[in-house]
Amino acid sequence: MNDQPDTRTRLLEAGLDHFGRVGFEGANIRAIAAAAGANIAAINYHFGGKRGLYLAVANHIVEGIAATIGPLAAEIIALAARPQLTPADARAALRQFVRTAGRLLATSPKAERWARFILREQLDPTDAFDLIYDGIMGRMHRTLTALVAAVLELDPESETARLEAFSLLGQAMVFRFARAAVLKRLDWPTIGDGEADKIVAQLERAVARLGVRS
Amino acid sequence: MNDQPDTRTRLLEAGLDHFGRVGFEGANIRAIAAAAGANIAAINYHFGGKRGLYLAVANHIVEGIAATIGPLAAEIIALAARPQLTPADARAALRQFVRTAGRLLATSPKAERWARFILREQLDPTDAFDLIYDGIMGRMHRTLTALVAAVLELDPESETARLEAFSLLGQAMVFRFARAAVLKRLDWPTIGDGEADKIVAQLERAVARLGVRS
DNA sequence: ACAGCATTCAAACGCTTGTTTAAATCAAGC
DNA sequence: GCTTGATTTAAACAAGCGTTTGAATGCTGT
Repeated sequence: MNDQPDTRTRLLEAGLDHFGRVGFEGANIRAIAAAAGANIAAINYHFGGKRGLYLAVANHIVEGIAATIGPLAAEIIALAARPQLTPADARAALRQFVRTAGRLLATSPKAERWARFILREQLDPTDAFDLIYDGIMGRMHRTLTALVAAVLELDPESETARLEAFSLLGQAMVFRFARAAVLKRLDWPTIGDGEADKIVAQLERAVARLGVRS
Repeated sequence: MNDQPDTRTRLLEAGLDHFGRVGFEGANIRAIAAAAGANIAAINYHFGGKRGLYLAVANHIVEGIAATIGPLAAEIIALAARPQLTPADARAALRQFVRTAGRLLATSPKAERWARFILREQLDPTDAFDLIYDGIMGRMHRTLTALVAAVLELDPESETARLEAFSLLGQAMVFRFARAAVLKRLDWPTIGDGEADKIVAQLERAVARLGVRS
């Protein structure tokens, strides 16, 4: 019978959308409630207020990302933890990672909303930032660092390895965060499968270049 | 006597700060006016309203960036336009560019506010995006594309060259946009001169790797 | 069928918002 | 010194905000 999620979940989805688009201060709970097909008071009932909904959305994002990239992440983490990881193996794993994650980041509507919310939280971090960092960003970056370090034959704890991981992350995220400029400069109407192919190819080039000396 | 800028300018500066921090919808003109030491009605008088101030801030940013990186940009553009530009020359120019621009982006308080405002505008572009893209981003990316193409010996009009330029841009911007995560992951209290050195070194590594084959 | 609890609902509450108004103040020009 | 125009000011406006309220509804176990 009930083919749609419950009020709580619908509010989280609508909140993710609105908060991501106009920020915490800019969002208004009447619009969120309307988009969720719920009563205004439901937000206070379920989450204790606007701020409570915001934090719950942050948690919702962490769970959503974990559920989406969980299998891939587990595989990569297991691989990165192997003691006798060769640079070539690490590079292959890294290539696999950017292929999957890059495509997801570039095309998935869910990823679009996640990225919007998270980026806003970066701009002025609140309590929600810690939820997201500890839940997803931190461990993802740690895994990436391990792989990059293996490719470059660096100490995985070294500052350089961490910086290199951020560089790789930046190359993937620019196509998400600077989307408006990307579309305009490349004269793409939108980013569909064909455009995602080109972005993924660019990321693979970045991985291929990692650590080769001139 | 008058050692501070006029009301109009103070409103632009305060607006840049507030809009960048909480977005257009989240900002409130009373706080902006108070920060500028001006009356609320001054916003309507000088800019015709909140939206008018927002667009004026976008223009203010374009002018500010142009004034700041103008000399460097002119130098690089002249160089990139040379017909017989060798890959080595282009690489040297690119290195010079990331050195200066990277440090500015990483440490300058002005650049911090610019980046915040611009990034928000990327998240949901309005009229202000066109002002910023046409005024700064577009031509900066075009110049970057020309240099990258020269290094990689690509057609400067090719899609690949443009994608490569975005990759480089992403590597520089990630340290600005994902600052909260960067600070936490690298255990830096803030980004001062020492930290900027390391970021610039990372960017120089990216330039050095450009186009070398494995 | 009923009681108990969770959930939803419409209405109202102060408070803050962007904007408008009309008077006050300032700086030149003649 | 007075006039003209530009600028600043305090006060008021209606509309929108997040939150609270108390009654209505739905669901579950007995």
